[in-house]
Amino acid sequence: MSEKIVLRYAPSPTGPQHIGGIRTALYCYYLAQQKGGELILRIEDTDQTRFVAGAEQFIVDSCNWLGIAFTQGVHVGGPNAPYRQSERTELYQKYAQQLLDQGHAYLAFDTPEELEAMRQRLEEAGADNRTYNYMTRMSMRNSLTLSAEEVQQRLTAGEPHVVRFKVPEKSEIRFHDIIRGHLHFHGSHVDDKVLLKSDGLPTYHLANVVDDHHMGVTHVIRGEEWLPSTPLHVLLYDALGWREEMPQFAHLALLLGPKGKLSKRAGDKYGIPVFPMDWQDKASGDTWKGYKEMGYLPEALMNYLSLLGWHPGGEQELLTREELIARFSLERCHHAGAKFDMAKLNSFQQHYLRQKPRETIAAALKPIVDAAGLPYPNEAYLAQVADLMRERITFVRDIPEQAPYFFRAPTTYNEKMTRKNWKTLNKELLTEFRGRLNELTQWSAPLVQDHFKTFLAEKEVGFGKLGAPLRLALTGLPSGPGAFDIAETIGRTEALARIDHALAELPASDQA
RNA sequence: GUCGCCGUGGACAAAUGGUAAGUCAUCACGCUUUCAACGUGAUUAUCGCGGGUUCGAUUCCCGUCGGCGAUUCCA
Repeated sequence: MSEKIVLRYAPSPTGPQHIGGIRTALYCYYLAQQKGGELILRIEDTDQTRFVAGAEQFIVDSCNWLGIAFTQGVHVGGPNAPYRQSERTELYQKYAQQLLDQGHAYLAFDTPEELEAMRQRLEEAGADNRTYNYMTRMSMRNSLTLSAEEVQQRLTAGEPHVVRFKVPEKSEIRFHDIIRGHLHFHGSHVDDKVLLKSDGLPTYHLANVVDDHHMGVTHVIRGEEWLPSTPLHVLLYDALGWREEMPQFAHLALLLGPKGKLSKRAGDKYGIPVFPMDWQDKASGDTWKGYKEMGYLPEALMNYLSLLGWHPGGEQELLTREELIARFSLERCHHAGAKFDMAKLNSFQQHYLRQKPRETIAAALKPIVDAAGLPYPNEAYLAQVADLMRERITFVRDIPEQAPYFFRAPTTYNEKMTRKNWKTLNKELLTEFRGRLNELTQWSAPLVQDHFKTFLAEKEVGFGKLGAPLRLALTGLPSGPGAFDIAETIGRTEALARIDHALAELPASDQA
């Protein structure tokens, strides 16, 4: 059994891709890469009523952003095309018919109202089991209770009907889950699920099993919400005669928010986006924030997301794509749901942003400052700014926010710093030092610094006496990169102008 | 209601039948002209609760509580 593994990520285009789905896709991707297997992107669009335009593209774009490479799929094609279930309906109908012919399924004509009434009846009777199965199917309107003639009659009359799976009466379903071990369920709790809907399209259960089998899928990695219906799927593999080649299952624990599951609403409330990228709901016009547009680096999200439910084993948590691929294993996946923590994600983001080349940060900075209408001489300037700021920021957009002085002279001065460091003595020192700066024929951080130190030694005063007011004059703010670096970056003319301006306009704090 | 999954410090989590790693967060100190980064250190867990097995259980068993999922002609 050293066959090539085949994995698949099979989302529904019923809305934007949830971050939890992305994590599933990531795990599939790691495994496929690690084992040199196939990774299929299959679109499960069997519910016409919930179809959302643009959702499929969003899924593809999200995966591309994170570098999740598929070997087959809607967007790349492949030997098992088509990869959209809505384009494979004949296949499902064929197997539904086969199940019908072999007595593993039957036709049902019950209306939604009748089904509701049945459930109501059972609930009122206090029945533990409210499923449509061997206990109730004989009291419903289906091809098991109706005569062959009547069934035929209804069919020719075009009466809406579905195909239901006939769950064996007494069955004990056992299967193995790679993450959770051996599991077993009683057949009495498995529904006679609808396999083919009245519109002729299959439900998830049929389509999923048929496609996984046809595409040679060896491992089904999906969310925990599928665990309860896995017994049904096992029964389906049985009935279809595919039990021998049934894929292995691995059910991932769910991703949670601060309170309960990570939903759109919870995400909104706690500031945790649930989508990888921005999404605009065309119907309502609502816009949802995504990680990409918020400025997160794909490697940061990827690294953090991977750790939510899986543990590499050692003490190292910062892992490159290659390391994630090499070390991932389903066996080390956690069973319990994991809460998403923005603070930790941010620490990863900070780490990855810090190691980006200055040019990369500058390239990301350009559109931001352009949009804000902030002036700068050229792109080399942005690179220089990026270099000075990279260790103090989490996002590129923090640069203009934290250090506006690289783009515009300060118009206001930090109050507390002014009070402490802009006294008469400070101003006098700065005034004198300002004069000395004229002596410099060249302008660079080291040159200004040398000059500064010489001056201090001469005056026999501490660094802060002059350093703080210099910073204040240059930036108006109490924190940031070294004042000399800032002076070099903004240039001689600008630096001197700012000092002059502060000296002239900002009164000493110890003067009324 | 029923079925199922899960339950280690604020969050993510490791290991183990012999009383508990690491990461993030928090705090302190160091470094630094400031901030950040970095370094060092510290605080936070009797492993949901109760019982059983055992010389000894977080680790095995049972019960219980709690969270989550499923119970849709949704996926």
